[in-house]
Amino acid sequence: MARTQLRDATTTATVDRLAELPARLVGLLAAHSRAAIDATLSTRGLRLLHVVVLEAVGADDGVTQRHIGAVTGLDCGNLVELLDDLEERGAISRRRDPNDRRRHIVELTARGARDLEWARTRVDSATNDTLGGLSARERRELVDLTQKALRHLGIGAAACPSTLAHERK
Amino acid sequence: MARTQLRDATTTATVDRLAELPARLVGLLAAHSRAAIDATLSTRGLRLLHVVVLEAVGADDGVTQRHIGAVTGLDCGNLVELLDDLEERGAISRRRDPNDRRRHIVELTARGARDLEWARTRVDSATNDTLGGLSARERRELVDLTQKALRHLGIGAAACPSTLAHERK
DNA sequence: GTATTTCGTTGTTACTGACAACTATAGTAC
DNA sequence: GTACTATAGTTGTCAGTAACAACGAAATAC
Repeated sequence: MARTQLRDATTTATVDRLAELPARLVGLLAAHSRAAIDATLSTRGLRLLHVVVLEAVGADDGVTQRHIGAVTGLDCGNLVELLDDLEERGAISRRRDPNDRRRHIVELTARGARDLEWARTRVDSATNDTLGGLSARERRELVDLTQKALRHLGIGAAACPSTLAHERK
Repeated sequence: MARTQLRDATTTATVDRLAELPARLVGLLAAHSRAAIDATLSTRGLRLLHVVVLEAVGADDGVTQRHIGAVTGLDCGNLVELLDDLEERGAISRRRDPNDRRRHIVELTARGARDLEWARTRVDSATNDTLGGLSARERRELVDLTQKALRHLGIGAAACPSTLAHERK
């Protein structure tokens, strides 16, 4: 041994740069947060994004998939599989909109409502664990700041409109 | 608790629930943040995690991969590929530790130092864009809060299997 | 009626993160 | 010394999230 450890002075300085990279910090927190939630939801075959979708569907009966995407910030392509999962387990129903047969009307079933209720307590519990180092006031602050940053970026309010499909060659 | 029956009244309430899910908020912010950084770094074939590793290597000459993992929070298995990339481009060097031939000593090359310097301005710029909705004070607050949460979880200080106990000696 | 746009679907790709199995070296017990 | 255990790094695999392109069906515009 005794090989290293002569540079504790510079160590702190530059490692601090790393410890203050917002992208990395929120990335690590996001990964841990999701993993903790997914772990506790896995006993019923659900994941965080399933709950996100259930919340969006339960918030407003009879929404279109496009609307869900806009509210949740989910790409509509990725949303399809989540809805497939939820439909297969009987948590939601999809049916054609008779007024516009391109659209699907998505609704929460009784089973879905139970799933959502169950999941909420699980999610809350896992969130408490993940944010255990923060006081209630600090958690509020974290939520406010991330909301504010996302709002400024227009995220969570504009999802799919990637309809640049017919872009010029 | 409080099953939904009245649509219009509960709509706002439940969507708010979604908008206050910390896991989802930090997840979205992390994804956007990383994408913005990766986009601006891609012109030189780098990604956020490359810069994270470069910061860790540059902070302390002659570190082991295990140490890098501990400092960055990267799994040592995933770290290998990142180091392969950086070594291939000549940004770092890996050599056996003569005192412990299991270890690799990783060091920043001149090229790596230039890459790091270049990347830092790019990362800072992308971070400014991503956090454009927040004041300097709010950004500071966001960093402090995420640091605090991560510290409480022991993340960024214990990567692979064992902790860092003997790391310092 | 044709052209264009929108909605949902399918398929592909990239980045991150966990984890298990393996090689080789080192340290320790006997 | 041998045997056992632990560590450093490597390899490979898999899951979760997200972006994006191409497509058919249906609506809308002209």
